[in-house]
This record gives sequence, C-alpha cells and structure tokens, in this order.
Amino acid sequence: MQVITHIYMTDKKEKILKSALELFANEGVNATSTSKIAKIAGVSEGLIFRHFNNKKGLLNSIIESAEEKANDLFADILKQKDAKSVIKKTIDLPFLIKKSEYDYWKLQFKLKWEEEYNNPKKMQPLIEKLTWAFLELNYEKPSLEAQHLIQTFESISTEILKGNFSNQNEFKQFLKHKYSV
Amino acid sequence: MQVITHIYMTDKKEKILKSALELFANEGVNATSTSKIAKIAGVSEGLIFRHFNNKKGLLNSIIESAEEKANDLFADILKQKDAKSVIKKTIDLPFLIKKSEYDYWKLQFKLKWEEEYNNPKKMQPLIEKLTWAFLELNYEKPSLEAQHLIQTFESISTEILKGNFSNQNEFKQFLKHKYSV
Amino acid sequence: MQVITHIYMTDKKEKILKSALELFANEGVNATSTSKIAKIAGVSEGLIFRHFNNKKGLLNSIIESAEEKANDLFADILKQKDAKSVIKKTIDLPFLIKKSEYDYWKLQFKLKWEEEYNNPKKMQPLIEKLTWAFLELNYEKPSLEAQHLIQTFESISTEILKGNFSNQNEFKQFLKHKYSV
Amino acid sequence: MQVITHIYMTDKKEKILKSALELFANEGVNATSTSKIAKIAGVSEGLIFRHFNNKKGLLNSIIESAEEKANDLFADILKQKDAKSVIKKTIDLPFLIKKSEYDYWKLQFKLKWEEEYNNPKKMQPLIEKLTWAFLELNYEKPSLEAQHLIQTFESISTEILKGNFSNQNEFKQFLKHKYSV
DNA sequence: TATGAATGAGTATTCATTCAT
DNA sequence: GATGAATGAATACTCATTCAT
Repeated sequence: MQVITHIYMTDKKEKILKSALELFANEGVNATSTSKIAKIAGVSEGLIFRHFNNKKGLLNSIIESAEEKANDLFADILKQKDAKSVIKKTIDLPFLIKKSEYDYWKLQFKLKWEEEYNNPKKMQPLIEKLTWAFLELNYEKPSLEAQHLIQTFESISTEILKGNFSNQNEFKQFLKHKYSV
Repeated sequence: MQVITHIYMTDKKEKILKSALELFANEGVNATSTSKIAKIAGVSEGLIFRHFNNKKGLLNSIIESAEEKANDLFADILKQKDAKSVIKKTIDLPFLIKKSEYDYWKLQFKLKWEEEYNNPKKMQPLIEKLTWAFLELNYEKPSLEAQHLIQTFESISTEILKGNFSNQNEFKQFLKHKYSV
Repeated sequence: MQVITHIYMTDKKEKILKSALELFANEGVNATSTSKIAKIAGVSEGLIFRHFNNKKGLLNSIIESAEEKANDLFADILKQKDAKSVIKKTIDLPFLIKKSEYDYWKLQFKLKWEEEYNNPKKMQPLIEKLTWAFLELNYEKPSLEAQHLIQTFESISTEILKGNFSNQNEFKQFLKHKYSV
Repeated sequence: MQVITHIYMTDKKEKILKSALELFANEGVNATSTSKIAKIAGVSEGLIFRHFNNKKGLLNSIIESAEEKANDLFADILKQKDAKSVIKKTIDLPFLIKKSEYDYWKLQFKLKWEEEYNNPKKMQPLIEKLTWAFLELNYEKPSLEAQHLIQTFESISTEILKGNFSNQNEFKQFLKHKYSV
C-alpha cells in the first residue's frame, strides 16, 4: 500500500503506531511511557517525536484510524434499505469485531471516560438509521428503541472487549428473537 | 461516626479521601499525582502515606467505601419479595444515584477497564434476583433477560455519569412500559 | 539495677538503645531510619527524640557506652605488671569479644571510616603499654612492634566481626608462639 | 581510550563516575544522594539513570573498575618467581597506592562492611602465592604466615587511607627487616 | 529519516523532626 | 514519660521532550 521508496520509514512509523495502540489500549495512555513504546517498537525514542510531534499527536493519530475502522463497520449498516436488516446487523455488530482489532476498540471505549475524547455524537448516524428502522416496523417509540438498542450494543461491546462474555451466541439469538429479526 | 476527640485527625484523613476520590474519578488514577491530592486536600504530601501507606492503599480505601455504597443500593432490591418490584427498582436504580455520589460511581466504572479492579462477579446477586423475577413472570429466557436488563442498567449509568443523557425520565418510562412494571 | 519507680521509662529508653545499636551496627547508621528503630523497639517515634533530641544524639549515646565497653576490655591489660602477660592478653583480646557485644564493636569499626568518629588516639594507652612490654623484652624496635601487634589486633577483630574467620584458635596459637607468650 | 567523536558523551558519563566515586568513598554510598552526584558532576540527575539504570548500577560500575585496579596491582606479585620478591612486594603494596586512587580503595574497604559487597575470596590468589613463598622459605606455618601478612597489609592500607599513618617508611623497613626481604 | 545523549520538571515515597495531647 | 498526627525537605527514579549528529 506504500510506495517502494518509503517502505523503510513507514515501517518504523507503523511499528510505533502498532506498539502504541497495544500499550495504550491495554495499559492505558497515561501508564504508557514513550520510552516503552520506543522499546517495544524497536525504534529510538526520538523518532516518535519526529513523526508525531508529541505523545498526544501519537494518540490522535491512533484515534483517527480507530474512527475510520469504526466508520467502516457502521457504513454497511447505514446503507441497508431493509429495516429488519438494519436491526439484525446492529445486533451482529459487536460480535463481528475481529480479535485483531480489539485494541482499537478497547482504546475507544476507555477514552470515552476522558472528557476530551468523549464524543457522544459519534453514534448519531447509527441512532438515526435505527430510529428509521423502528419507525418502519411500527414500533411505538422508535427513537427510544434506537437508543435502547445502541445501549445494548455498547454494553455488549464493553463486555466482549473486557473478556467476560461467555454466552455470546446464545445472547445474540436471544436479542434477534426479541426484535424478530 | 467519629468521637469528638478525634475530629482533628479524621478531618485531614477524610479531606485526603475526598480530594483523591474527586481527582481519581475525574482525571483518572494515573493522571492524579499524590502531590496534587495533597495540595487540594490542604495537607502535606507525607500525610497521605502515613495514613494509606501508598497511592494504591489510598485507592483501595476509596474503592472499599464505594463498594459499600453500591451494596447499600443493591440491598433494597435484593430483599424485595415481589417480582415486578425487583424489575421496577432495577430500572430506577441508575436514576437514583445522587449527584454527590457521582464520583464514587465514575471511579467504579472507569476502573472496570483495569484488569485488577474489574470484578464481573460483583453483579451476580442482582443478576440472580432478576433471573428469579423474570422466571416468576414467566419470561421465556429469564437468565438472558436478566443479563440484558443489567446491560441496560450499566449503559444508562455510564451515560448518566458521563453527563450525556438528556431524556432520562422519558427513557425510564419507556423501559418500565416495556417491562410492564 | 534501677530504682523501682523508673523501671517503665528506662525500659523504653533501653529498648530504643538496644534496637538502634543492632540496626546501626548491621545495616549502617544512614540506612537505619528512626521509624524503623521505633518499630523494632516497640515505642513511638516521638519518644526517640524526647530521650535523645535527635538521631545523632542517639548515636552518640550508643557510642559512649561502646567506648566504655572497650575501655573495660583494655583496662585489664593496662594494669598488667608482666610484659609477656601484656602481649598474651592483647593477642587474646579479639577472641574474647562476646557474641552479645559484637554489635558494639561492629559499630565502632564501621564508624572508623567516618571522619567525624575516627579517633586514632583511642588506642594510644594500649600502644604505649605494648611499647613498654616490647622494650622490657628487649625487642629492637619496641614501638614499631607495638604498632604491628595493634594492627594485627585490628585486622583480627575486623575479620571476626565480619564473620569470616574460620581458624581462630589455630591462628591465636600461631601468634602466641611467634611472640613466645 | 575513546574515539574523538564520542568525547562529548563519554565526558559526562565519566564525570558522573568520577564525582560518584569521590562522594561514595568519602561520605558513604548511603549518605550520597544522586542529586548531589549530579550537581557535582555538572549534569542533570536524569542522566545518571540513563547511563547506569539506578544508583546501584552506578555503584557496581565503580566497583568493577576498582576491582580491575586491584587486580592490576596484585598481578605483578602473582607472577613473581622468587619467594622473597613475593613477600617484599606484598609489603610494598599498600605504600604504592597512588593518591589519585585513594578513593577507589577507600570505597573498597568501606564496602567490606556491607555483607553484599564483602567478598573474602578476593584475596585468595594473593594468600596462596604468599603461602607458597613462605613454604619455599621454610617457614614452619606457611599458610598462617600468609594470613598474618595479609592482615598486616589490610591494616596498613586501612590506616593509610584513613590518613593516620605518620611513620610509613619506618614501618615498611621494619616489616622488611622482620621478614628478611 | 533516525539515533541516542541530555534535560528539567515531575513522581511516589521516605525521613528526621515537631508538637498538641 | 509517651503517643501519634503532621510536616517539609529530601530521595531515588521516570517522563516527555529537545537537539546535535
């Protein structure tokens, strides 16, 4: 995906991003020192600052790509034309997160507790789509139903990411049955 | 709760606890330095360590009383004899948290992301009570219903504590109606 | 040894002295905190300062009694009338130190490296007595002989106190034979 | 010993080592703070830890070179083929220590009182060489003679380093005469 | 681009000491 | 005499960041 001549540099830049993501997600941003990132990435500490200016710049860079990943996941739902599909796919959503992308999501959920990074509007498009879907299906309070399902989605995601969710499939079926999708 | 003659000492100890709770909850444990706690509590930094040995000891001390507060809230539900009351009171629960106790709860929810402090079993008694209630009310999958309601409870709490929950009452009514309680 | 009415107070004061000696001797003065002394002595930290003003006062108090013990040991030699006895008793000296008094001696030897506490004149009376003895016995250089024997005495003591002296008796006999005493 | 291009870095590292040695030797390891070392070395405190990880690492680094210096001094004696030379050179040894290296030796002698750094086996090669020499010269108890001479060596060194040894030359001649070397 | 030496401010914690009781 | 709460200065060590190369 990169021009040949840049492979070397990008290699290191990406190693930094990868290591930082892993550490930020699992040990926390504050608890992760730039020196640890550098060590794990196998680069000099100075390089982090050359590429990202400062620690916050590195974090922002990671958050950006995390949001891209989130939007990719949402995009599929947003373009559905069928109400039931929208709901079904929303229920499926948290169970579709790849293990390889857990760290992105962990970081996102953790950061929601930092005022600076908590952006409740991020879910807006999905909420609206769900509201539309529940309206289509003649639910009495479509927007509250949407809110409720999003909440369920967030709780499930949280539990999956924290690693304490044993009966995932059973629960998914239960939800689908509940919403008749 | 204290003998008159001890007011002086407890005063400072409690100021430390109060300041630390506020800072831990709002800025994060790692982001809060003991020197900042001391400054805000109006005591010398050393006193923190005389009273709590170390920062973790201080945190644990706070967590303990946070858990007591949580158990107090749960206790009322656990002793209900009526199934519908159990569900109704569970729905009410997150809306009952006093503003003055937000910090306790914020801290608890934030810490769930730290492996060391994440104890999913804490909710077990409530889950079991809810399972019993849904069984009484002839729900098809009582334990999954309980799990779902707890998830909703956690999401609502999270949103309330993060300060982005505008339609609290409306949503509460919606839920109660959904569960016919 | 104390008046009945003072037993309690002296008890605590002596516990402090005992604990401090042990810690000073084995872990070093600097490495021993007053709080550790208090803990081991089973008294409050404040009491140390009431009895000895400060840490240095405590140390000086210990050093004083250590010097008394040293002088007691030397006294017997100094009053000998027979030259050979003087030498023999000097050789015996380091092997006579009671285990129970090791800490006193350890502390003395360690402190010799602190300029403030290094008092080379402490040995003067013994050196003079030995010089006299070697003169009596017609040694060519009595004062240098005295100096040499004192050095040997200090080395032996050091090794005994440090716990690495396996062939004590053999070495003692060897020395006595060397000096024909 | 350094490449021109590295002078800058090594300069600071060596200044740290030099300052630390001086302070450790004269004021004691415990009594010397890293901040004092940094101040005297004219570097930032952090640099100490970048170069040596921690205070103990710095101490170990100094001890290592101290031991090298010691081994260098011993090496000459160990390779002697003539028994008398061995003894003569051992007697000369403490008087050969350069003023510029006093601190290395002071530190070594002081540390002998710290269990962790007291390694009585360090002298073993010299003791064996001396035992051989006394055997060659038909002394009755060669190994005890060796032990005794080493003790004398240690006492002399101690006194020289502590600065209370006025009649050095006289004493050296006295010893050489005693051993007929 | 990349390194690694260097820094200054900060971190948790310890220490000797004071003082009200 | 004795306690223990309280302090301020110090301690070893870490951190994000800079900069010469």
